[in-house]
Amino acid sequence: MNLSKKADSAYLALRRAIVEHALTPGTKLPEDKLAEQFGVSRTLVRAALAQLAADGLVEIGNKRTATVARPSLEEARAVFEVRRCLEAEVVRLVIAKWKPAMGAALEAHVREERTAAANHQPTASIRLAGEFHIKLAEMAGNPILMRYLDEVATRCSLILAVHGRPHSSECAINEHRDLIKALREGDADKAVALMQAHLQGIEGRALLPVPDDGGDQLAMILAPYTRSSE
Amino acid sequence: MNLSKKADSAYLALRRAIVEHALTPGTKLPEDKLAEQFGVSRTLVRAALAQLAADGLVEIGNKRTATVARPSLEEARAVFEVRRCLEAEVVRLVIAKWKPAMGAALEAHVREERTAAANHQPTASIRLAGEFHIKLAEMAGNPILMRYLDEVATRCSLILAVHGRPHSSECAINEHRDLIKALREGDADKAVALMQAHLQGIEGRALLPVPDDGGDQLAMILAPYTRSSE
DNA sequence: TCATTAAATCATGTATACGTGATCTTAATC
DNA sequence: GATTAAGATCACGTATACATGATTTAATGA
Repeated sequence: MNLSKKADSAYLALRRAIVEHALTPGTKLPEDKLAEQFGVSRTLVRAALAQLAADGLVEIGNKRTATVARPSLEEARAVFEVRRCLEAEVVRLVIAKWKPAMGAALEAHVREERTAAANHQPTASIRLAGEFHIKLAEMAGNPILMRYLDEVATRCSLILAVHGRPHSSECAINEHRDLIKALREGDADKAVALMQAHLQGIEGRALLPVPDDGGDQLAMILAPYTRSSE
Repeated sequence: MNLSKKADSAYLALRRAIVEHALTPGTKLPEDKLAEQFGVSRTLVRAALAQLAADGLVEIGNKRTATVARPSLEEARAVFEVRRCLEAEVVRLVIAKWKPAMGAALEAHVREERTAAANHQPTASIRLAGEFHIKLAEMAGNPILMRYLDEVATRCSLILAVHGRPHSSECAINEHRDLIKALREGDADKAVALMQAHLQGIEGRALLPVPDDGGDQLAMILAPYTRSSE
């Protein structure tokens, strides 16, 4: 990484806090306070915040104060669009260089997901669901693709924190299973289609046809509850 | 952007110098010298270098000294792979929201390319060829896609500096023309195929390993870039 | 002459200092 | 009591200081 050890640890801590929704979007992140909190100087906090801003996880507000990013619906749509494109490429590449060990590793991961779901650990479930895609991306063997996918996946989890409603992770796990089967069969078209459908499902659950945020916060808050089925 | 005005101008200057091959890959970029050159403090130079590192244009060497990145062939292959994927998506999106004004703008740009080529201005030709793809990406209307494409396109021009051989820009211009035609016709498959072939051609030209020179007159090279815009 | 070591220089990591807007408090005036 | 003016405080942009590790230069001894 670009950052020094101490700056990187601050970066990682903030990153985790954001993706796990411990820091809610919009939260102000004053350099002084963070510096005191992490026991480093503002210099290093600045570096960490700059990195987070590059990742799209924090925004530099009107008057330069960093805040946890609050992705708009437009942004969310754009992120998902790019993610679909990248994940499709990942699927194609993984199939092109498929090895049986990959199937085993992915199956093992899905088993982890299943036990987490069975034990009703929502944060672990969400984390594992994301890591499935990261693992897949690693197998594509392209570091740049990997980096971009990691970035959009991370942003997706922030997006779910803002716009998402609680979702049953059960179906996602089954979708992962089905995808693995298609990968094993080497059926690229089917695997890509499954991945697209999987992501479309995630996006559909997250992004309801709410108009732009504006001042109508009530509509935004109530939106997840306006549909009967989940 | 994330950076302050002064840091950003240093960033842009360095970026241009790298993209236009004025700073050859491997050139050391000591913070002190750059600070003096740009008339700012090391603090801001550091911020600019961090941004460039995030863009993949500079590497932080073994012992933390920043150098102009020297992409390996593996890296180059990975960048082109991602670029093909992203550009294909751009083409699809642009066709999906095609407006005649887009064709006019692109045609105008290609005319610029042609006059630059006719006047034998190689650096302008290279820059304009890259900007064609950036303009196209803007039209896709997805800022994240735009950012990623900008990044890989920029890295591509650095890659050409390392591994490329002098190329006749003539054919690239014709390929741009053909692509515009396909976009006008709304033939997505054909347009994607043309784009893939175009990029495949560029990548194919990047096969020869080229030695680099160690000598560097950093200040002299940077002098023309110290003033903001041309 | 060559190797080895000491010193000087260089380059970076990190903290801190200082100035400047912006925001909040407070107090005085009407 | 309300409004505004002055000051205090916050937070950031930027420069600079100082320490540390690396690299080069110098000097010394064989």
